[in-house]
Amino acid sequence: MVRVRFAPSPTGFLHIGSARSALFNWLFARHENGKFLLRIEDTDRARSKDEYLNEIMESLKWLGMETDEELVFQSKRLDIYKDAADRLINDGKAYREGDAVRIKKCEEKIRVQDLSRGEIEFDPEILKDEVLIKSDGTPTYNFACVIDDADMKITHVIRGDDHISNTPKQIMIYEALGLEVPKFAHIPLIMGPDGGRLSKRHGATSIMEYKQLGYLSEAIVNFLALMGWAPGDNREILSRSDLIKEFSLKDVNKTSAIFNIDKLNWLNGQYIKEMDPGKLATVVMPILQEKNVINENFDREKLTNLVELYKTRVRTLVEFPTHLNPFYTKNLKREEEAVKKYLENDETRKNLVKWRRELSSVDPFVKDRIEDSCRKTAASLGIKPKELIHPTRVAISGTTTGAGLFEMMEIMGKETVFQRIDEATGSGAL
RNA sequence: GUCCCCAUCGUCUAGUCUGGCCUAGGACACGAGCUUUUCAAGCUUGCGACUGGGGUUCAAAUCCCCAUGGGGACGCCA
Repeated sequence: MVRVRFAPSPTGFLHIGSARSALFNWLFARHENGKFLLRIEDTDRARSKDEYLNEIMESLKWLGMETDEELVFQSKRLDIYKDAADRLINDGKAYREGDAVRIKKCEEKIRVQDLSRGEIEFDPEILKDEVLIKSDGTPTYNFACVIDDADMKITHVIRGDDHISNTPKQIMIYEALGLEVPKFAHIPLIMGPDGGRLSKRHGATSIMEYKQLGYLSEAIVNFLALMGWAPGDNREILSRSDLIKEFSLKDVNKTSAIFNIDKLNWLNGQYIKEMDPGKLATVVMPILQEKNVINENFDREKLTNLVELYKTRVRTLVEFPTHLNPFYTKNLKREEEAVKKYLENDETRKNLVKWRRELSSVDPFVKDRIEDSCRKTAASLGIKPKELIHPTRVAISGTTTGAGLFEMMEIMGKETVFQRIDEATGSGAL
């Protein structure tokens, strides 16, 4: 039975890089029908905070990586580490140095069979008598890590390749303790656009920030999986279940990947476009409420129609409020440039007034009927339909870009459309 | 400095293990076009890479060595 773990320390938010490590562990566990466990490495009491722990848990939940067993907290296991250290001292494999405990280094060459990289060899000279227990009684990272992985019966340690050099130290501890050494797989780190370690100066780094910025968790998961791994058949869009089905540690790249926000944006747009409109409306709703575009009383059907209309035009959820605002506001603001370009010509305004008059007999006020009316009116005026379409779009939405005019008019409704055409042409009702 | 890892388009990658099917495939981004009611989306298309040098071989992106470049680790942090 495969058992893997993700072991964050609650000294910061869950960032992109750690999330990717967690994801690879989770994918491997699910692919192998194994268990995915979580261990909180909170031995650094000063830097560990509940706030961070909560955020990490929330992030993992949002990403859909559910854990299979109870959380393990290192801070609750301090006695266990001390006992293990005492055992080593009794066996003559470790010694005290003041209040601290050090292991006696091993003399043989250490070989690691890395599941993604093959054999890695370490010269024993790099080893020294590593500290196991610090003077304050808490264990060092490498010691606690080994004890816990053994207790949790972890079969595969999948972690960032910045841990490669910890591996020989940990193997030395496993062997001193007479414990079975798990399999290791080191995965490359994610870099910033400048090739250096991904950090805040490259933009958002925490998972929750991405949620805040309007990304879908499916898109983030898909994107993260594609950083350092590929299914091998040119597919780019893979659901969680596709990923679980195809994931394999030996296909994980050895090279570090540079975080490419353009591709994330594209992927997110793809997911938004393919999402069920009802579901999309549900996730967009709170964002609209937050921006005061809608309040508690809103027409669910209208919202669903609107997200459907704009879903190919956005790459992140937070772009919806700007697009949808004209359909809800009582007080439409029109872009100066747009007005200047399409609504300042007297002839145009007269034509709009005429069309508006024709429109009053259009019933039901639906896109096909509106279009029909538009084309007929344009023909009778001897102008092209677009000479009515563009000015009207500005009149009702305030901008030159956006969805198809007739769909917009249908959703907006006759009353609002008329009111805005009147506003824009300076003519009162009739 | 020492040790470890890595090296295909600007970026993410397929191909490398098991040399020939690779005049190196796909995706993002960018350019052009189609469509057209603007903007998107979609479709077609263009641009664009095997780090360098030595081997091995009939044949190398693929195997070996060296160089160079990038990354990581060298804590009583995790």
